[in-house]
Amino acid sequence: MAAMAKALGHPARLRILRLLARTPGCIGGDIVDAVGLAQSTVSEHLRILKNAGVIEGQIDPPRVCYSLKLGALRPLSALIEELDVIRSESACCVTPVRAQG
Amino acid sequence: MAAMAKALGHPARLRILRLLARTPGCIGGDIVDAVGLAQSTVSEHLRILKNAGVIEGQIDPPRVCYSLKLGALRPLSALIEELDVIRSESACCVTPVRAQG
DNA sequence: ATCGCTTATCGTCGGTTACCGATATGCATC
DNA sequence: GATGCATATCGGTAACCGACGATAAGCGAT
Repeated sequence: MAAMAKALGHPARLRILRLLARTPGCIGGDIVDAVGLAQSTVSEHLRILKNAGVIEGQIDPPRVCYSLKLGALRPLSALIEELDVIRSESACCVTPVRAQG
Repeated sequence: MAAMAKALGHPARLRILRLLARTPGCIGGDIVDAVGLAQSTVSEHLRILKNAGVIEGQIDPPRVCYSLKLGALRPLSALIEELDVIRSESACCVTPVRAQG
């Protein structure tokens, strides 16, 4: 889970994801041009995203077609919502449940 | 934005956030016991989370009361949804919009 | 003013990450 | 089987991150 969040924790990878989301079809090596990094670096980022299960690559020789994995980020979204939906009634520092030595 | 995602990209920090979400009141140094790391390390994680704007600390001498910042993760949630809501109709590799030399 | 409690900061060390150029791989074509 | 294209992998370097112990800082109580 943390790995998935970590995958999003880099500007270049976010750019790649946004690019994949905005592109109707799918793009091959244009990602390299888009992010402005070396081909090997982009390939590494793609590998990280793929390992995190966020994207998937479909081979279409000689290129590889990358696309977002639908619903892959759902768990992360659920976690965020779980964190966000706190009862605001729970005021701060009312009854600190400290371990009472 | 990437910084916020990066803040979530560590098991210890996720544990802290979950802990803050589950705790009705707020806790002080119990976080240290909960995550099982050194006090300095936890303090560092708290600083990162605070810098990312995910949590906030309210001073209640001699301790500090940490709590989640309501709605702070909303932008990240929006981003994820933006990525998740892709038209699944957009098939892969139908018309790769490559730059045609 | 001193002590005790809690948190923040500092210095350091080891592991990981990001980046690059160069090179290897895989496949279709000729 | 050699060539060309797109991607993956390798080797190396610089920067960052995470962890720790030690130490400083802030404040209430004595």
